[in-house]
Amino acid sequence: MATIYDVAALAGVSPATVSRVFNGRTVSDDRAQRVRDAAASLSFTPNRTARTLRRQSSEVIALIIPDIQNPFFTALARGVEDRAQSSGYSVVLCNTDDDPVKEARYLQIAISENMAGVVLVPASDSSDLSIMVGQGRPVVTVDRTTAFDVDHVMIDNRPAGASVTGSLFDAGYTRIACIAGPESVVTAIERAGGWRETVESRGAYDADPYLKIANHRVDGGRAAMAELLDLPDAPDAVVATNNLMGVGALQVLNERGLTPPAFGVGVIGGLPFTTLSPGLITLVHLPTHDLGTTAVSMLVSRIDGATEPARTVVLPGVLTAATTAATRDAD
Amino acid sequence: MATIYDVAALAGVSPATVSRVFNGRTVSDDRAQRVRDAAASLSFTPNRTARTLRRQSSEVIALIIPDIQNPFFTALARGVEDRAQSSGYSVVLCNTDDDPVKEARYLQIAISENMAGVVLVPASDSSDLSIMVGQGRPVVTVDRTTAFDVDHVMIDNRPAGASVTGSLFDAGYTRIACIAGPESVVTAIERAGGWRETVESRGAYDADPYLKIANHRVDGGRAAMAELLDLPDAPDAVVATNNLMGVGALQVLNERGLTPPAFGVGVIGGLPFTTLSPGLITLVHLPTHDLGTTAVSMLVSRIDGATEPARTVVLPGVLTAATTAATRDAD
DNA sequence: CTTGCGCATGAAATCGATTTCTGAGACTCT
DNA sequence: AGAGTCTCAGAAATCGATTTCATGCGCAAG
Repeated sequence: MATIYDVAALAGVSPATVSRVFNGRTVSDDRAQRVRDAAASLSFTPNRTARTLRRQSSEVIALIIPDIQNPFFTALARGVEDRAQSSGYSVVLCNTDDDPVKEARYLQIAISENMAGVVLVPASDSSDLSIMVGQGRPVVTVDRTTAFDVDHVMIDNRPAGASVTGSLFDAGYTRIACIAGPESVVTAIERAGGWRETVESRGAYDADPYLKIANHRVDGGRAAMAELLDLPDAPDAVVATNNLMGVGALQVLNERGLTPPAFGVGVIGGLPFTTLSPGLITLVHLPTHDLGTTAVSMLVSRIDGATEPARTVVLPGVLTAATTAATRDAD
Repeated sequence: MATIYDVAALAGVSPATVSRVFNGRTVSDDRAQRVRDAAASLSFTPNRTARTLRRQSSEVIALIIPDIQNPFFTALARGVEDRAQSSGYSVVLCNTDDDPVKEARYLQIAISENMAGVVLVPASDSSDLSIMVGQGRPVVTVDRTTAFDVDHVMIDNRPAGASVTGSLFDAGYTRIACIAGPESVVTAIERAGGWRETVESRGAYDADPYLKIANHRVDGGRAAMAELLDLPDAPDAVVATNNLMGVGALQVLNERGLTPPAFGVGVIGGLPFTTLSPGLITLVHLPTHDLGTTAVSMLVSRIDGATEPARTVVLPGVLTAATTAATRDAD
């Protein structure tokens, strides 16, 4: 691989001049041209490792997410990548499996690789960002909060839970259950809170028995749905607080012959790769791509030196009511 | 951030000794202990950028894939990550959107970041690996081949296409179509080849009109399925050569009231997050995770200096015939 | 005509680790 | 006892870029 010294020798200038040509400093036209020609003929590209060592900051940002197989996070990753790309950054994707130990390790690596910054979906509300904050490395958290005072981008969770529940009541369902994520994840608590307040104001039943806590994956949704259907007073509709649990719930309902609209289903998040007819499910579409682009925009402004106090940006979900649910009234 | 010099000063030794302690060279017990204590009290972690610059190789491998939102590739990524992790490597995930320009850029970055190696799912059969090969940087291609003589891990594609087609014939379908990926992707050609040879040996019709070429995404599957259903002699079954096109085909079938087993569906690849009853679809499960772990194993052995000629590892898919298809005979 | 400023440029320091080189001391073997 | 061999540890070179410092030149102002 050609180095800056090779280019300098071929162009008959000093390495400093070569560096200046590529970093927009003042160099006379003829020399600049000689350098560019030499660089081209050697197909020179600067060694990023050396640059990073000297500059103390690379052009890489880390995106740390809990589950690379969850389409919500891959869509987020797309947003992050698109925006990062356009600002000249590469993205390193790290998967924590919701494990705080793995998360801590990746944060450590981000530091020791001199990465420019981190976009983090925290594994839990007790994630430790002190390493980053102590180093003054920019961090933006996404979707879930931590105890640290850093920039944050989130969904308007409580209204999302409330609106999907309200929509199911509107469609005529009377006993609406909820499958929520683990209590260590704020997002899940808030969405379930939206469900609860709607049930308490519009439902004629006690909400408590109809709230099931599950992990955020398909199997969690399956288990919770099965439990709900086995209740003495089984619900006639369910709200899942994330996409994969929604899939799990639908699988169990399908196995028991209870497909929508016979049984109402609301999901917060998109249903990835569904083969169901559109309009059977009430959905709150989440602005995953925007979540990613917004996070990177905030991160880049910090990298560029912004010093204002930590900001929180809240993005709304968009409700799509099931169109076929109304036919239920005809039953 | 504490450096090796800080640790050396605190422990009263030279930086070289500190380095030796962390790299398993011979250091006397008392000094080693002093260094370890000093490192712990300063919470020292070696700067990976400096290490990479000196060693000319980082502990990072790049995984370059065409579509981060396709579950096939995220499952592959899991395999890659798991195996890399256990060998002490981090994984950088790069998304090409099947764009050779983006791919070339990422390969360039891999070089200039001194990455240890690359696991690549080529965007097309004309991907240019000369930069990597010229530098002597290890590359393993996965799933799709290139013109370069490098290690390769692939699926046994032709038998996959043949077995799923055969299974649909066995179930009683008589006119089986195929939705295949673009011709620039060898995988798609081979799988479609398996379908064709089976049709030619067992079917009583001309295969040509029943082969549709689509992109590898859901919308491609939808368009192709719609075209197939509009044929004068419409098929009664279809084989999709990848997962997402299978989803698209199922969506269209569902919209037209043609759900399996009324219409036979075979898919090469898993159906991610499906809410369909299991056993309705004939599937060839692909060993995605193994694909990833195998690729990294091969890559790591190259990084460690293996010099034997390029190897190709072929992993088989596993057929799961639709269990309910047989009931069709009773119609 | 001289002082001074600015600009282009090269020499050299720097980032933080690893690794080679070198020397000091301990030990073995004859 | 002297030569040869090992082991351990520090000094210094090294990786390849960026950036500070120093210098020489040209041009303008006094």
